[in-house]
Amino acid sequence: MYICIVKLEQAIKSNKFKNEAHKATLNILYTAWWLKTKMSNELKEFGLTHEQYNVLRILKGKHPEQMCVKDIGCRMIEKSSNVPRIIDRLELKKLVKRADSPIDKRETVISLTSSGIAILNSTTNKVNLLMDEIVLLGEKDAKEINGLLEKMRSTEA
Amino acid sequence: MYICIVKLEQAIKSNKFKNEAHKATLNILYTAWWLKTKMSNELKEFGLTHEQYNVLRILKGKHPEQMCVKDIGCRMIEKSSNVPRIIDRLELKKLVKRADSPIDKRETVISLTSSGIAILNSTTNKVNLLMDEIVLLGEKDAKEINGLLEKMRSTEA
DNA sequence: CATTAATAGATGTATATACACCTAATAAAT
DNA sequence: ATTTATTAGGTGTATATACATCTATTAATG
Repeated sequence: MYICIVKLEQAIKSNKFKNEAHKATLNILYTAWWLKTKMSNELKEFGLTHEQYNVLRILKGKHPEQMCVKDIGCRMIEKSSNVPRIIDRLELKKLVKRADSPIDKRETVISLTSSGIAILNSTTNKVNLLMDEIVLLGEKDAKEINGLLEKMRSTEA
Repeated sequence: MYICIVKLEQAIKSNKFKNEAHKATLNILYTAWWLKTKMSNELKEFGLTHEQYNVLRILKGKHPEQMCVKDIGCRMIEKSSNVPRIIDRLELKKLVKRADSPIDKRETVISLTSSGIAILNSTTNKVNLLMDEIVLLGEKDAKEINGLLEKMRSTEA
């Protein structure tokens, strides 16, 4: 048994980077793809996509309260996700339900069904186990990454 | 003029993370989305998507040699990208051209046209300027991120 | 050599992303 | 109060992703 480190150079078969910052952007894009792929594989047996899972997780954060589509959207990792259509699919599978908002008739409010909660519990378990298994990163290193990513996203305004 | 640091907590309106490693995975996914969005905005005026740009860049690495579809695919950041269809669109815009391979009749070989090279030069310029502008990260920090991401992706085998 | 297996690329389908636009409802402004 | 602007959500289209399948070709095997 040995540890296998997959360098970016091998992953994308290139070692021509303008500088370390340029390499870092490619490394982040590649790592994100790697994470999503691993997660999606885990979700497959539950018939859920990565994004459907995200919406369910967000809804759980407020459960048993309902959430409007916009509030779900602004909690998504990918902001331009088309939430109404993701909800369409979850509704078809009867994992969430839509209702009209009593306070603002423009809003649709969404809530988890009991099947939604059930599937979320099993998947969250599996996904967390996977993450513990694949993300070989201590608390200190993880904190370091978080700080650096936020530094990277700093913008002058 | 001031520096604005956007914390993950604000970006996804949540501060419930299992641990720092879990937060790091979300931070990477969010940062990747952030980077792609910024880049796509820059590419828009050239009528290129992020992925089309990637294929062009990969082709330039070997230009004026041709590359087969598979070799392009294994250099893509997102491995499951459907290269033949991205090439379809680039071919329609006459930025690349397809030809039959003389050595292996199964292969299609792709090469940049002169318009392809021209558009790539202007876009690469703009994208590089953008990156220098938005990625506020020194050489040392960038190197640190690269090391940590590769450590994160280490897997026992 | 003939058969079988593997590979390259194309293509079909479901889902997601990115963006524009539409309608209904609410908020703001005159 | 009426008009105007904004907002929420839904929908249409082009592109991309993920995965399965098909065909032609090459490689491997008996």
